[in-house]
Amino acid sequence: MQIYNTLTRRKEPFTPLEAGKVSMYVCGMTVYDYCHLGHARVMVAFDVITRYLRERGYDVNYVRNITDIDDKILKRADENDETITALTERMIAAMHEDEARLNVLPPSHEPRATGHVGDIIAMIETLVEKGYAYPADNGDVYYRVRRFADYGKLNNRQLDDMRAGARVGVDVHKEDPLDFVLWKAAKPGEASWPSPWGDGRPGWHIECSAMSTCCLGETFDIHGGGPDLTFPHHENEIAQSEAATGKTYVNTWMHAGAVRVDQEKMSKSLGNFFTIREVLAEHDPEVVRYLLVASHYRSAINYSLDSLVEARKSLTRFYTALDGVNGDDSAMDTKASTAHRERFTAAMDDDFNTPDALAALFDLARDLNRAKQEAPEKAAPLAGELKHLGGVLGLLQQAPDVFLKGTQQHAPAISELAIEAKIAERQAAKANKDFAQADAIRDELAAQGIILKDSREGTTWVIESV
RNA sequence: GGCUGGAUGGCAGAGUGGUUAUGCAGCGGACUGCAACUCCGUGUACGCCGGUUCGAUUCCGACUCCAGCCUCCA
Repeated sequence: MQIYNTLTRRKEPFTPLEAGKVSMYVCGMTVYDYCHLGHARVMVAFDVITRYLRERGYDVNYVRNITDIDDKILKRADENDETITALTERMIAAMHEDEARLNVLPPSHEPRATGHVGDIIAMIETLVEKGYAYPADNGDVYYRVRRFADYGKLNNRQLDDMRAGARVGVDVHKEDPLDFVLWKAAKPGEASWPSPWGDGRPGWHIECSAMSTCCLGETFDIHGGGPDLTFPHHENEIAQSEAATGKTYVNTWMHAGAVRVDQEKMSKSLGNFFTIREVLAEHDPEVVRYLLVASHYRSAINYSLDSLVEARKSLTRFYTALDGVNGDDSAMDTKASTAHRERFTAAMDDDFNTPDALAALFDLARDLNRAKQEAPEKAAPLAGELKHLGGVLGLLQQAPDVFLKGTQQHAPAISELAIEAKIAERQAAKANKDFAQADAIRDELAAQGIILKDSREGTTWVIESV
């Protein structure tokens, strides 16, 4: 199995520190607002990675933090006239709800910054003792970037090439414009914790260093995050942790690709973002998840209504194949049809190539369709395998009928009972050879997005993929 | 200006030094009262210019364009 490492910029064979176990940390959310599709991308990418590693037999310890103290949180709580805790608890609950709907498994641990202030202070003290950090006269504590020789290694950047302060005012309290804050002195009335440098709160970067070390140790296997975190956040984490421990912080750095809208990055600062909940209000969550899994986790994807329609069509193909076959994991023949499973595994082993893995599943679906026509006794094992492998990607776990007839958001405008009545009416017309009437009924339903399918067993319906 | 990525058939999207990605859409056929679904068949796509090679979309170099990071952002 090989994984692309952002640090070395190439794929490397993956060997965890401890055989059979994987320690993974992913930078989570700052909970001041609802999660958007960029967050969904990261959630789903590392969910698929976790599911696949577990499928491969690894015991995965997946830690994803929550930043629940931050400037933006203070500001938003103030604007909303609610307490910081009320705001963060509300957003954390919303995040968990969004994740669950996208079929993202909860991480093994979700440490919160406010629960680790002691660890954070201890790490800053170590950095001060070792000369990598200094308290300034305004009560802040800063990291002395030029003291860390490897600074810039993750982003292949030379300190002297950086335009520090070029786009942001230089803080007069810093020794060097590149230095970043580890501890922020509290302003009057702000939430704060006592520290050797006075009351204050942690800087963003040190939270992740402290929480990851606390949960996973000084060196761990995988560290992941969004595409915009490589600099400065992850560079700073390396500087903090490696300076504090003298050890390699992370073996494999993984970063998800961006979500774009109209070829521009979707982000809060650009204001062009879609929240997960507003998208799920109109689309089946599995369709959204499929859209995210249908591209490689490292490539940028462009979000659009068309891409959602395509995603639904693809899932419709899978669910149509599964429909009417009693296939679950127990039906899967563990010996037969290994070709599909081998191809799936080879694809996923190659840096989690989900598009290629899906191609294997489409071939499997075709075999399943053939079996349904030609050798029905072979259908169940194939369906079982399709459902099992789909499950590794967090897909295909709904009842086919439920997906095809449309769930909540996608439900047809008329009731199932009314549809059944129309079908019966058409059946009668067909029996009388009144095909004009039968076709009229079919067209009437089609106009409402309901597609009829006649077969020897009778007529069924599905909703149109739009 | 520095650093990362990317440019694949109508669209989406993998991949490869010489042989099929895959899905959607299109076209032909089977099935069907007609359809839908399904199945079978069907596309000399690889930004531009050089180089290496028996052979390059795939390797190397230049160029053009796109995106991201260098500021809080997943």
